[in-house]
Order: sequence, then structure tokens, then C-alpha cells
Amino acid sequence: MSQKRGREGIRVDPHAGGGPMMSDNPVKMEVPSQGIRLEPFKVACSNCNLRELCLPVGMSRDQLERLDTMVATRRTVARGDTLFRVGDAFSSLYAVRTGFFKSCVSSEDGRDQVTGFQMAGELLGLDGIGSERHTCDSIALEDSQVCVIPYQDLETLSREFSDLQRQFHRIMSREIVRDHGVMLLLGSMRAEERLAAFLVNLTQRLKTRGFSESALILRMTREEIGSYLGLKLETVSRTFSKFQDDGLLEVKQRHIRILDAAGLQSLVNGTPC
Amino acid sequence: MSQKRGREGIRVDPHAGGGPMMSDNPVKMEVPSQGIRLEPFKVACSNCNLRELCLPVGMSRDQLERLDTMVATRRTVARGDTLFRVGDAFSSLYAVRTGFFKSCVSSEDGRDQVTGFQMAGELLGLDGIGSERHTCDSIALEDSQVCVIPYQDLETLSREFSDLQRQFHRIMSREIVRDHGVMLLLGSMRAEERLAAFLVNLTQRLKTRGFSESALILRMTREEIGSYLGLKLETVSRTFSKFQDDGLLEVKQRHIRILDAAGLQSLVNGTPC
DNA sequence: CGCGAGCTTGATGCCGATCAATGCATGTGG
DNA sequence: CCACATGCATTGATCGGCATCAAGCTCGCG
Repeated sequence: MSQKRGREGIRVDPHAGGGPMMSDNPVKMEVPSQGIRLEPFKVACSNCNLRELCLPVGMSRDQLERLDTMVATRRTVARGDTLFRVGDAFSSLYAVRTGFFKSCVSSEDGRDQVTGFQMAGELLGLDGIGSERHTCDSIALEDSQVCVIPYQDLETLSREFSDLQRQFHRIMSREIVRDHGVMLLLGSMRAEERLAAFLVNLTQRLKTRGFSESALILRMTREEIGSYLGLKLETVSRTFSKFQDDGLLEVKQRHIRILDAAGLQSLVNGTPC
Repeated sequence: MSQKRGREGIRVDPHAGGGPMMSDNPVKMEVPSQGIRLEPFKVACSNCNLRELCLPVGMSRDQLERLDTMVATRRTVARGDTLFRVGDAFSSLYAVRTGFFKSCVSSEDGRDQVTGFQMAGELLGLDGIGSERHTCDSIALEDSQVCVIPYQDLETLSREFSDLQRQFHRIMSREIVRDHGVMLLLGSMRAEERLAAFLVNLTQRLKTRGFSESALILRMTREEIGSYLGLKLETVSRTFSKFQDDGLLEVKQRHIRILDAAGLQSLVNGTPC
């Protein structure tokens, strides 16, 4: 579990300890009868180190403080537990604060499809708005924490703040664009291209969050990757092995080191041979 | 081209003439200098026969009249022309009034993927909100007409009317849910299931619009269907032929008659053999 | 009438699925 | 501490569905 992590903290594993960006921002609170104590779960967008990635992008101090009143609670989800499930009544969106999730839809006959993996700063539950019920399962792939955003409050507040409204619309639109990208992948790419695209996307998102872009720990199984990419787990495994043979990656179970980022990138676009 | 169409108008081809629901609602307008004339292009959500399918769902008389001020123009798009293209600046959404569109994304190396087909009442352009630029091409598959919805105005008005806000959010959310369904299809279904799902979906949407659910005219080529379903055109063609041999369909080029809707449906779910 | 875009159908081959066995890491109880 | 169980990953052998390549066919249209 222990990862090389220098004093400056290029991090591979968020659980290895609090880096400068991912610390939980414990806040000292005055509690009359007990003096000062540490309150690790103070919910506050205004203090959140993810606010540049999440719903509050581009909002003013004032607006952030109003957001704090809306996003009043957090929820902890243990690894393997569901945040919500198909058919659950929809009432809130969730912003991932720490941890990692997968979203799955399934067909009548039990086949299921991972539709996405979500990490810190990303919004979960958008699927529920249309029908007042969730249409997919959201499952924590590691112990996680989310901020609860009551949808009614979000509606109300975004009628007041056009910045919030706009950012929310942007997030939904980008989800649609992302989905279109996955369709392109599923509809027209071959196994190697799919896995390469997946890895490039993952490292990019991790980099945005201050993690290393050359080493990562997969939070999901080969089967989950396969489900997302429309492949069987054996194919995912074989493709990892091939990438290793080709000198693109070093693969040790879920620990991946990227040795040739350009080579990987070139697989995604059409620069083969 | 001529289709059986009774007086009550179970319609197969919207171009065969105006049924009760699809008529263009010409409005008599007072024009001072000329007396009464026919104005076929009066833009008005309040009169539109698609208002139960489109953005104005559930809105009051007052609100509809405000909507009329927002949706002030229409645009005609000839078959084969693009409504917008990847990279175009985003300024408006478009509601399909008549006709049929496809949306395509493409990868660096030129492969492209049809991400959806849109018909009357459906909203186009949602992809552009996130980045202020369109991320896909939208191409008319037949002569079409769209209502132009300036996005700024929609934002403004939906801050005022929570019903409009809510309906807009619903539409975006449903697009996300639809995309997840396509991912499931692309990631886990076989050719026959894909084509069956496609046909079931298409007929359902046509039925909602007052068309026959047992006969339809495809507005897209085999290649476009294949692109949408992640198959080659030959496979689409063979699968159509197989469905015909199995007595599920009658296929004559783009004219499809559904002979065994239940059988088709059972292919979509997992009730094979 | 003849052209061309789109559709159908056949023959063949390949990519990834499937089936099966082994390897590896972690955890548990004796 | 070892024996064993369990879950996940790797690797090999074989199979099958769909892609690919290659003719014809159909129909609308100039």
C-alpha cells in the first residue's frame, strides 16, 4: 500500500495521507462546554479544496456562503456499498469529496454495464432528475465521502444565481459530451484503443487533481474495466500484458506505471504502425 | 411513397400530408394594409401541437406566452445540410419541429459515430453548453424545420419560471439516461439485439407522435444505422434479412412493417430460445 | 436508358469471447 | 506460523460472431 511520495507530494494513493490539496480541512470550532475541538466533517464549499473542480466553479465569496447553507450534509459510503440504486427515489445530487465510485445500468436479463467511474469533485445522480427515480446504481469502489446536494435547493438557488445555474448546466452538458465519447469508443474502437483511451482519460483526471500522471492505482477490477469498455476481463488482462510487453506500461496487479505516455496516446488517435 | 393512410390518419410518412397532430397550424393574422392572410411560419409554442412533447411541457397559458417571445425564429434545414457542426460557436438550442436529424461525433482519425437520431419535439444542441462550442455535427436526414431557442434567453426565463427550469433539467437528464442505454447496447448486446432494440425504440417514439407502431419508413441509411449500433452496414442488412426470414418484419428497402412486435421485444430483453 | 447511391448476399478471416487451468495476494482460523 | 479459502489476475486453447472483401441487385433520377 505504501507509495513513494516525496515531500512535495506527487501522490498516487489518496489514502496514503493528506496531501496539500486533499486534506480534509479540519476546522477548529468553538464548542462552549468543551473548549476547542477538531471537527473533521465541517461541510463548507467555501473552504473546500475541490471548489475549483466541483459545482462552485467561478462563484463569488457571497455565493459560496449561500452554497454552504445548501450543501449541509455529507455522507460516508464504505467500499462496496451503494450510494443509490436503480429505482430509488431521487432527491439529491452528490458531489464526490473523497473516494471513487462506479455507475452501472443493467438490462432486464441481468447483463450490466458500467457507465462511468467518478472521482473527487464529480457529480453523481444526474440520471435521477428526469424521472424522479435513479436509473443506475452508484457503488463506492473504496471508502468514500460525498456532499449531499438537495436537488430542490439547487433548483431554488440556481434561479437566484445565474453563475450557479450556468455551472450546473455546464456539468450536465459535459456529461452528455462524455457519454458521446464513450459511444464512439464502444462503437468504433478495438480493444487496445479502448484500454489506451481509458488509461489516458484516467491519468488526465488524476493529474487535474494533483496526482501523478505516470503512476496510478486502479480502484476497479479487470471485470469492471471490461464492462465499461465493452470487453471481457480476460481481454482487458491480455491487453494490459501486451502494453507491458510493448514497453508502454509496467503492470503489477492494480499498480500501473506509464512508461510511454506518447505511445499510449498514439494508440487512442489513429496513428498506428 | 404513397402510404395507406385512413381518414383518422395513422400515418407512416409525415410528408404524406398534415395529419391532425402534425399540421403546421397556420394562423390567421391581421395585417392592417392587406387584411387577413395566411402566415404559415408564425412561431408560437402556445399554438404548437408539439408542446406536450417539447420544452413547454406542463406550462401555463401565461408561461407559454412568455415562451413565445423567447422562441422567436425558425430555421429550415434541407436534407443533407448541417444544423451545426463540431467547433461551431454555441448560442442556441434547437427544437425539431418537423423532419429528422442525426448527431455524429468523430475521432481524430476520421472514424465517426452516430450518437442519436432526433425527431419532432426533441431538443438538439445540448452538447454545446459545456464548452460554448458544439462537439458534434447535426445533420438533417430529410427536409426539416427547427425552432431556435437562444440559450441566454432560456437561462433567463428559466430563472423566472421554475416549471421551465425543471422541464429543461428533465430533458438534459433524460438525454444522459438515454446515452447510458446506448452504452449498454453497445457494450453488451449482440447484433440482433441491437437492431431489435433500435426498432422498438424508434416505433415507440413514432407512436408517441401519432404514427403507426407497426409500419415505418427509415430516414437513415444502413450505414447510419450501423454507425449508431456499432455494426457494419452489411451486418445491419443481414440482420434485417434474418428478421424477415424469421417472420418478425417485412423489409422493403427503407419501408419496414412489423409483423411480430412481441417477438421483436423478446429479442431486446433476454428471452431468447 | 443508363448511371450511381444504397442495399443484399456470399466467401473468408480475424478479433475478441469463451472455456479452462494456474498463479498471486489477502485474510482467517486452527 | 501454516493450511486453506477466497477473490482477482494471468495465460493458453479453441470457437464464433461480425468485419472484410467482393460481386450483383434495386430503385430513383437526370
